Amino acid sequence: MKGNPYALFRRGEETSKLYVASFDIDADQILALHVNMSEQKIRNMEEFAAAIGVSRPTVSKFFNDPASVRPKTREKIEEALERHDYRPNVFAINQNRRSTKNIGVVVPNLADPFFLELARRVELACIDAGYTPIVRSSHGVPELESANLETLRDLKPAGVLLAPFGRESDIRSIKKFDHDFPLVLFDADLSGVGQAFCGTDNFQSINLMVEYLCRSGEPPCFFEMKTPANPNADTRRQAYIESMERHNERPRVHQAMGQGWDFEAIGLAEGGRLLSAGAFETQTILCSNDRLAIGLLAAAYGLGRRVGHGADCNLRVAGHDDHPFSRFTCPALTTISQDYDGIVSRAVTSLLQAIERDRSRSERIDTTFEGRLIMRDSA
Amino acid sequence: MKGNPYALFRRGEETSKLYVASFDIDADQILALHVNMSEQKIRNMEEFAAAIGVSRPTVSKFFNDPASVRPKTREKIEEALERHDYRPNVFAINQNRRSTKNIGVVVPNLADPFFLELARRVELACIDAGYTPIVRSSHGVPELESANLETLRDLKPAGVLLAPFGRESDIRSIKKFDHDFPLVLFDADLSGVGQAFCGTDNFQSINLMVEYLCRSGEPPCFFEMKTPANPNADTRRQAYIESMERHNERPRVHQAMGQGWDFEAIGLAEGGRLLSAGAFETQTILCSNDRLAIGLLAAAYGLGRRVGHGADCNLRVAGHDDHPFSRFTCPALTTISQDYDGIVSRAVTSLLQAIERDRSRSERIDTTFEGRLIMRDSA
DNA sequence: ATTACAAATTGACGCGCGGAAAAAAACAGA
DNA sequence: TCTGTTTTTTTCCGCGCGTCAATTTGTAAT
Repeated sequence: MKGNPYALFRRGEETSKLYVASFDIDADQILALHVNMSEQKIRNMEEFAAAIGVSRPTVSKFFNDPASVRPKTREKIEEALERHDYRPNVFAINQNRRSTKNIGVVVPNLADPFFLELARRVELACIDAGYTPIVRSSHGVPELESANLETLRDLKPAGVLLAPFGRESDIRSIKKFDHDFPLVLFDADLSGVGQAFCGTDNFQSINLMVEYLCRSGEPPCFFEMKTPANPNADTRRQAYIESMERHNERPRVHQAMGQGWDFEAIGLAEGGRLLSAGAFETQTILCSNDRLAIGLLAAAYGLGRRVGHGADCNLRVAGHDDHPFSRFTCPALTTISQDYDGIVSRAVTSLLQAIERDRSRSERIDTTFEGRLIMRDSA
Repeated sequence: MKGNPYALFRRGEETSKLYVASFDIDADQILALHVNMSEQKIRNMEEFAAAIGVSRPTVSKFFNDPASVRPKTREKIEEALERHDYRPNVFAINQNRRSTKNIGVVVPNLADPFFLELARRVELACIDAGYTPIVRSSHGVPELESANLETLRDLKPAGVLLAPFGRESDIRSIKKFDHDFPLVLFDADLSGVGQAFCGTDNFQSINLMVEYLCRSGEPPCFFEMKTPANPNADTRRQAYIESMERHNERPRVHQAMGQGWDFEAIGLAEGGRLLSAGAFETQTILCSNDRLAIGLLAAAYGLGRRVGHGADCNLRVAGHDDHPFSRFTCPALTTISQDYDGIVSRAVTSLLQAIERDRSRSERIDTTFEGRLIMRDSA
């Protein structure tokens, strides 16, 4: 009975514990036998082609573009593909192709849900387009941005989508990269770099919010970081000021000290300080982004301020970005929702165009998308 | 003057706008010239070796292990490395190496900050160990877990770290993968799969929380999902029940309907329903995880319940995991902090061991780490 | 059947590197 | 200076596929 898998099965009947253990092992062994015996494993395209009765170059053509071979042979290959579960070696492919099907995606910080959501959609869009996305986060460290681009070079990407840090980005190294690969920026712009830019029209979105706040109550103060790395923050301040002036209201900007990516913590600490000092001129505060607003809400809660648009409330807070958590703050946060789909799909198609026309550079194209007002309880 | 770069520079002096624009372009051109002229570009290891006066196999040895060549030649190579910025072609390397330096990392959902944090640390630990981490999220879709593993096969990873879905995982395909590659599980366990498991000792952590809640007020009810996918949830319920019995208190478990990964939304909806129905037997609620607690807090806020451990409060809420946002909920959430570093570093070292001893399988090793009580305002 | 054209085959080369074996060179110690 | 040991060099082959030119086969019309 030695070596007989059925014998091994029986051994498990002795004790329940042993049974479970040996059953697991045997399942593996049987699996291995099964794999080895049913069809001899295909090791490369040569063997695969031989197994079907087609030449290797034809199979190669098929994998590059299934429509480029005759329907009948395509059928043959696709059918065999199911039987043999062969897949071409990606390393060998990418070594020889002029251009890979890789698309690099670099974002400043995946720990920020906003970029996470953006990255997730970019990922899907790339896959849909038949490319392989390589997503890299710079973990909030500007130096990592350049480092990420450098290591992406090794993968010989067909193109790269970059959401840059902004002021803290190493423009020089990004430009160098732009010189060597098709590059499209999204979320934040960097003048003169990349073949296209896609982002939100902060002037429209901030104006929309200011308009709403003015119509529904007091005109808002503006709450932001003192030295924001992200260029969108500067644009939003500018947009706030212009919008207020258009409404014949005096703009009032309050800036929080603090550096780094802990926006909530900064909003909590600095917002609390300003609130308890009575620094805000009106009881309506528009925050530069939701994360800052979340911190401010926590501060207001701690100070016993009643936030909301109801009669019993004495403070209104609004944000920007429609952060995933803004639905669950106390109270739920009134904010602006960015057009993720619009930005992402446009960014990806722009990059694909840039890839196709390859070296023949054309005009840089900027596209901005409108934000939507999300009315919740906080303002 | 045609073709003279200095002439091009001068053109910029005409207007400030033109100046900026043309300067940008010229900087690129100069960069290109610079690159092409200073040193002829090194195309492969052959040329690089020739440039130093060393043989290619020696250079190859160097890249595999810098310590394996004589100190003097190592110096020569490293010095030349700075001058020529050559880097070996990763595709060619991985095609020929027996084992790559890739480590696959698969987590169920990066949109969950808990997994995001875990993944980030794993990423860093792998890099520190000299490996290249490839992080993949299954975006909350169990089928994607198997798909992720399958596509990882193409990269011929040296090993894989998997945080499995649990009940919804495709055990069969994971086992098959386990059969072909070194595999280590973390966060959630799957019996009999992988060479090791690292996670939190839920019995210890839940017991710690129950103990604290009992000592500081009423014994807690337990709030969880009805059909949790994650095996940790089952363990935590079990731990809660045992701990309550040990305290001679009657365990009271309340389960929220709802599927998927929108824990906050489920906590908000179902928690609100239970709260307004007065379903909880005591005014202290221990949630299976922070995200559920965050939803419950939002529900309590909406119902005007005063949450906290103060005298003026009528509800206590506690969570588990120390979610990044739990510091900013209203009130700040009392919770259990998992030992990220312990889990991650152990998981990675386990995998590295498994990789080194290669095919010679040894006993599966399970390691659990203790959670820390984080006392904040909610309980 | 003849023609014309598209598609598939054959055979060959190259990509950039890992890796092995044998020979040569460099080194260390006495 | 000689010997014994490392280290390096030389010279191969192989990995799995892309790509190309020349040829053959197949397909659909005239």
